[in-house]
Order: sequence, then C-alpha cells, then structure tokens
Amino acid sequence: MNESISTPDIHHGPLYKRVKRLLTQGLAAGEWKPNEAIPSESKLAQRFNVSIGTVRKAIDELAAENILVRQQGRGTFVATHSVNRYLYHFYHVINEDGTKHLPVPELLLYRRIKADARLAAHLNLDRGDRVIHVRNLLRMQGKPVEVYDIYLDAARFDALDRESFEQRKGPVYQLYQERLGLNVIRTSEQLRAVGVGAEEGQLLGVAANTPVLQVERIAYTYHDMPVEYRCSLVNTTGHVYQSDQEARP
Amino acid sequence: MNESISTPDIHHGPLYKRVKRLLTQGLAAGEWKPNEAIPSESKLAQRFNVSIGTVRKAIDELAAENILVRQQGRGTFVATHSVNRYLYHFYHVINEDGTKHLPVPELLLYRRIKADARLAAHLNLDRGDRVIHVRNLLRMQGKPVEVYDIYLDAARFDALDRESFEQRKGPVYQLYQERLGLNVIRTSEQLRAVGVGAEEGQLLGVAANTPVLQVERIAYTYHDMPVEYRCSLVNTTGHVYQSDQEARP
DNA sequence: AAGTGGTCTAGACCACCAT
DNA sequence: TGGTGGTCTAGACCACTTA
Repeated sequence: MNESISTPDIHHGPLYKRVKRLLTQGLAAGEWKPNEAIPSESKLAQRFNVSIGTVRKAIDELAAENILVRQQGRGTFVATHSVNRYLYHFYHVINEDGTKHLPVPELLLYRRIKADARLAAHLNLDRGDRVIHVRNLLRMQGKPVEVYDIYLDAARFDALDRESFEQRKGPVYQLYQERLGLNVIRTSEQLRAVGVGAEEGQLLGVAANTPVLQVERIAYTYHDMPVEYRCSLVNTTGHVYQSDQEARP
Repeated sequence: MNESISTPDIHHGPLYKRVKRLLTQGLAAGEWKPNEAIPSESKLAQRFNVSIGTVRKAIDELAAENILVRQQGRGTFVATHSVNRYLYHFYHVINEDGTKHLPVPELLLYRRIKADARLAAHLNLDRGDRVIHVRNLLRMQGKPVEVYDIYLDAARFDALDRESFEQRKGPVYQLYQERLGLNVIRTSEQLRAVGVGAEEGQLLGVAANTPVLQVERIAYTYHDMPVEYRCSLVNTTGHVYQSDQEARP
C-alpha cells in the first residue's frame, strides 16, 4: 500500500502532476466510484509521501476539470452526471428565449450492428466489430426538438440492453456511469446546417428539407478514450444551441 | 500608491479574491496594456501588502481565464488577441477534415445607423443611439465561408472608421484591443440552422434557401459589459463549427 | 549574475459539516 | 468535538530568460 513517490532521479515532471496522474489512474480503475469521497487530503499526502499543498494542487486541477468536486467540511467527491449537476455541461439546446427545460427522451430504436469504416474510426474499433445503435427522440415541454443516433462499442456496453435505455431516468451519461462505472469527461462536437430528411422531419414535426442543426459528437472518458459517437438533428425553430466561450473574471 | 489591504473588519471575502479584483480593475483601467508585463509577483505582494502565495493564487485564476499569460523567467503579460494566440479561442469554423486555415476578411459595408430595440437590448444602449454596422465576408483558402454583420456602440468605437476595418491585419478583436485598449474576454453564442437569403447566398456561393448555420454572438469585456453584437451566416458545406466541452485530465 | 515565474514544504488559523 | 476542505504565510530551492 505504500505508493511513496521516491526515485527523484527519474523525474516525470512536477510532483503534483505525478500525484494527479495517480489520482486519475485510481478513478479510471474504479478505486473510487462516482459520488464517493476520495481519501482526505492529509491521508493522500501521507500515502503519496508528499506535502498537503502538493496534493491540493493536484486536486485543484481535477476539480477545475469537473472530475472531482470539493465540499468544504465534508470531503472531495467523484463527480457524477446527475441531472442537476451535469445536464447542461454536455447538453446545449435551450429554449429560444434562453430558458432551460428538461428534455424527455423516447426510445425509437435499439439494435446491434457491425461497425463500418467511419464508425470504427470514431470509436477506435475495427471494421465489423459489434456496435450498439440507439435512436432517441427528445422533447422539451412536449415539443419534439431533437432526434439522435448513438453508437457504442458493444463489447464495452454489453450490459446495456433495450430496457436500460427505455427505463432510464436522466441523461445517458448518468446511465453509463451508474451501470458501467464509465465517466464521460469530455466531448468534441462538429456542427453543420443541413436539410432534414423526410423521416427525421416527420419525427421533428417539420417539412422535409427544412434546415436543421446537425451535431456530430464524440464523447471521451479518461485518457482521451472515445466511448460514444452520436449524430443529432436539432429543430432550431423555437430552440437554439448555446455555445459560451471563456470564463469571466 | 499604497494600496495596502487593511480593514480586515470589513471582509469582502478571501484576500486573493480582493487581489484579483484589484488586478482586474487595473486591467480594465488600462494601467497595464495588452502585451505589457504586469509587475512581478514580489512587487505586487509588497504593493498589496500580502504574501507572494496570495498574489500567485489571484494570478492563477486570471491566467486560467486567459486574461493574463505567464512566461517563466520573463514575467506575466496581459493577453492579446493576436492571430497566433487567440484566433481559435473565439473563431470556431474549421475545415470539414479538421484542418484549420486563416480566414481572410473582405469589407462589404461600413455605415452608421441608429439602434433599434433589439440592438439596444443586446448592447446595453438606448433606442436611437448611434451604432456602427460593419459587414464582412470571410474566405478560407479562397472559398467564401461566412458573412457576418457586426454592431458596435458608436460612442465607444468612434475611433474606428472604414479604413480601420479595410486595412486591418488579423482578427477584429485585435483591432479593438490595439486601437481602443478594449479586451474581449468572453463570448456567448446562439446557433440555429436557417435557409439562406438570396443576397447572402450569392455571397457564399450557394443557392437561396440552402441551409446555413446562423451564429448570434454577444462579446463581453471586463465586468460582463457587452461590446459587440454579431450575426453570422456560415456555409457548412465543406466547413464545420467546432465546439469542445470540458478539459482533459 | 540578477530577476522572473514554478514547485514544494510546513505550519497556522478559519469555515464548515457531521456526530 | 473532531475531521474536512479553504486561506494565508514564509521560506527554500529550481528552471528559465535576459543582459
């Protein structure tokens, strides 16, 4: 249990970065699960044989990245994707007037397919690997807003069957987290305007060829590992995609 | 010149937050201009009568917000919007294949108008206040990609005439910064898919009603003061709007 | 060589939460 | 009351830049 960081001869950069790496490894390995507390700063300082300040600096960065959450007087916890905390970190569609409403999903399709070249590239798989394909329709205040297709590595997400998606409460990333211990911590999206197809138009309640927002997303877990590829179509009459940049002073 | 922070009786929160506020005020007041160095950490510690660690924590946050930039061994500098450093912080349109290219602007229109209700609301002005309206066409690798209309408070931006926009090298935010000492530090955007009008379609080289990405942006300077309202239309055949969320561990 | 930011430590005290 | 994170200090040493 002694993970003391000795060997100052071989130096892998600053100490606190090494501590951060050890913590990240613990998180990726499931040593501490979402919503659980990690050991106190003084315990970690003992365990890694560094000063509290160094541990604090490592935790500082992980907290800034929303991977850990500090609560004064209680402890430091592994972040979760619960509705209240994370909904709008990865979900950017809001009402045109700026108000936010809970999106309600309806499962349209669940099936298993084989990865084509494009899917394989996005998910870091080989062509022909088994992939889970899920299609959902999202409504806000009863109005259809978004239809999206999710593609997941069937090997990794095997535990998720149709019922998992049908009966879920809350975001899919919460589902991944609770059922698989898999944390989505980063997404990369590419947005285009396209004319909607007949089928998707019908789902969204607009005529074929109406301009809609296409969002291609790749979601990553620790170590920049892609875990989900998603393609959405958003009806932007009445709703908008909100994109804020930089922090405030 | 003694700005010593005494009066611990009236406590406006943590010391380092007060230091941060003082630094931000100095920046907003133009005490240190873009690309200039602020005083060294030890000087600031003396001046504010706090320890270096406290100054460092204040600067840490400003650096995390890309308002200051540290350079080991040289000093801490006020961030600029120069092409190399800032182009892709606020500019999100890239080639479909993920490659980035320098957008080349062409000035289409420069005029002064009166603010209508919507403009006044966005820019925190009164109806009828004078506003500068600038229209540009952006090309990447020769191909027209984006046409956008910028609206600015004429009182604040009076120094910018047509030639300023015609002859500029680099992003408009660099222009604001160099000519007016005005720092854009945050933007908020709302994205929609719309059918392009005939005139804008011609500029972008697509047929009328082609789906294009509409980006409405409000740009803010210190203290959440809006300084620019912008409405863009992006041709997303061949290019995409890139939107990344959260940091990596 | 002098000055800057970067890292690390050790300790004090505070604010908050649980019990 | 004891344990947690939050703030603040003081000092040592390192890495880097400039002259």
